[in-house]
Amino acid sequence: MASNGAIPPPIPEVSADLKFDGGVKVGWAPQAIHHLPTGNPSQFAANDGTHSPFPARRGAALLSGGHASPFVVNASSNRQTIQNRSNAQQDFEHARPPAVARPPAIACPPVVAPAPVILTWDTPQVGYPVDTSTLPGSRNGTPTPHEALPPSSQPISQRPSFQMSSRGMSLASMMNNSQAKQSSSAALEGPGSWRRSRACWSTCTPGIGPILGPPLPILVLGKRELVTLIMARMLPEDNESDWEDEERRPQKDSSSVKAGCGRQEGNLARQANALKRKEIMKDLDEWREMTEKALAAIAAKHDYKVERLKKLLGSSPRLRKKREMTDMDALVHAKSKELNDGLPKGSRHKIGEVKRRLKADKTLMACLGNKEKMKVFREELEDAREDKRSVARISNKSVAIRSGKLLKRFREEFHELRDRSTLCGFGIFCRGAYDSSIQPTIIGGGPVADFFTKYFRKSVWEILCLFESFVTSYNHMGTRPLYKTEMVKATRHYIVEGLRQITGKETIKMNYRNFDVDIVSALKVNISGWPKGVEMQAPSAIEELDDLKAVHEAWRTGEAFWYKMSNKQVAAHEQVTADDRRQGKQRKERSDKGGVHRTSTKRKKVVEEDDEEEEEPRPKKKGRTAKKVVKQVISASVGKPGPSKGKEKQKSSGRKSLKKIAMKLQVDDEEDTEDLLLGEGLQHLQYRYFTLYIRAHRLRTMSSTVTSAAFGSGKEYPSM
DNA sequence: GAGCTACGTACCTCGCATCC
DNA sequence: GGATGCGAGGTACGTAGCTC
Repeated sequence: MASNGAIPPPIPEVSADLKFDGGVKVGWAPQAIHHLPTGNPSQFAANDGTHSPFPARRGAALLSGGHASPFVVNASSNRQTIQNRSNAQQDFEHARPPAVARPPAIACPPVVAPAPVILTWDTPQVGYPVDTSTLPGSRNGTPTPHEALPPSSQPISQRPSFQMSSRGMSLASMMNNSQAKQSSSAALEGPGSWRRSRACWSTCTPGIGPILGPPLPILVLGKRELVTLIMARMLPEDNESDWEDEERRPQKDSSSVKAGCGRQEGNLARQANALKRKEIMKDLDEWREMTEKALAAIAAKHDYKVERLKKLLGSSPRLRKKREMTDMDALVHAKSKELNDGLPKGSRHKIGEVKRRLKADKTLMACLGNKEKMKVFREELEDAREDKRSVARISNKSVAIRSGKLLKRFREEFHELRDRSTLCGFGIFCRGAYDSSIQPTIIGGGPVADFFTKYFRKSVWEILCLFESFVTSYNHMGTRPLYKTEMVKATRHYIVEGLRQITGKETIKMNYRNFDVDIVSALKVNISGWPKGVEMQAPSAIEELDDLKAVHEAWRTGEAFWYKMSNKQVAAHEQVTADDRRQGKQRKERSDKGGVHRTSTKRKKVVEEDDEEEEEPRPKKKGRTAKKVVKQVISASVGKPGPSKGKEKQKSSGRKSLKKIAMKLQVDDEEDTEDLLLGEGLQHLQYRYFTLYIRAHRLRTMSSTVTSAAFGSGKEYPSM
């Protein structure tokens, strides 16, 4: 089993009425191996000291031993309960990381019927049908806690070196030795190792496949451990008769031992491997035998043939090719069309009648052998199928249903692939509009949750909710005509962000006035697709609304974009702009030229993007600005600052108001709030859309920060 | 022999147009 | 803006024959 660090599927809840009912023994992964036996590993036995030929019981003994907190789950009942829910609900609930950390310890009463149980979760928590009354070491069905025995005195079947394969229900994976090794390795990590189980997200159907019989316990012994084991078993006794092959006899001379240590180790390793293979094959044979018996029992119970069960077990209808269209299908379709076309519902001929008429229709039946004619009939049926698929689906319901089906199929295909490979990945799907009823869905497998937790500090479901909020609000507001100020800001954002991305300089500023020199020549980047007929200038400087719309649309659609220039292009550009440079562009004369500074104290420098773009000086007297309007709105909504007590108090009150807004909206500071309020013109929007926009803004900020962090800026994403 | 595909009908839900 | 009727599209179920 792959050890991929995935967050496991949630632990199925155990309701009171499900406990101890035809139960399934469940245990937590035991601790790492501490001791190796000095006996023959093939004689690993139950804790009563007798050899047990049934690996399930050995494993079960371990599971029932009370190393951690065993509990019992009626998997079949639980599965039924689960499947009664809607698929989407299952998706949402089952893919959610488990809220309950660990099930409570429950004593194991006797379970009588070890009937095969269809298991639904591929995690080590879910165990296998166990008849505890037959468990070694159990008295009257009550397992004996083997903590009473010191580890060295415990039979190895109860030691942590035995671990049920957490992938036990998959035949293919059971046969896969490497996966079993990984599974066992994961088991060695202790109770937390289940985090590394091969968990899949969005398990709509929480089962991977039925298990027909107890799984094979995997002996967790590494090569080195086996070498140690063999050396411990053989070398001290130095039984001459054990070494039939003289070449393999260990050297007694100490110098020779040192010299031949490598060879000796190699020999021992080969022996260890051979021994291990032998053990594995033996266990596999045992498991196969038990599986055959279990299959026979199920076949008898359900009146199925064993071959049929094997097909069910090993095949996936999802991946099976669809049945090809037959000539008869095409003819039936043609006959039905001929008979029923135009007839109202209720008076159409049923399928039996259609087929009888078809059989009697010698003309149509004569077409069966004619490839050319049948091709026409087949095309007609294919067209009809296509029409059926592509018929206008205008209702939200039909779209939601179709989406659900497609996603379900996608999920099944993904899980099928996931089961058979190490494929990792995820997909997040949600509605794109408020009035849609499409269920949010996450499809994926692998360490997806860990990834989101590490880099976003959010669960996948929180990300999905954020994404849905973002998409719905974005789609809603994106269709709204923008005010000119909004369009200016959006266009400026496109341009500046594009420049920053292509240059990799986060603080670089756009310079329209000296674009050729400061941008093109200096940075070797240029803009392509700027609308013809519109002078390249700052968006805020574009006076004509149509021109501004053209620029905005060009950047929004990607028609306008930044590109890196080749040396050739730079040289050509230099050639063109050389004349301008020689002439020397005159800096625009400042409006305050010749004036006297009012104060010698340095003004607080405020860095704003607009500074670079502004060509005109600020008006001396500020009129009724949007900023003031917004502040008034805030004051009115949050609380009026009260009677005027001087400029400082008003300023302070304004800040407090913004702080309140910031706290309410959970924005980092009031500056952000102010910027958001001002820049986006959101004072005109409903509060609902405003909050959604805030969320979207935070998501954008977070994702861009994380992206830059991932690409080496070393910036930490903000905690949200 | 199970499952797929073809067809049908009955019933339900939803969207849209119309009316008040 | 709410109530109502109609049509479209969907599911569920049934029958029959063919495929794998």
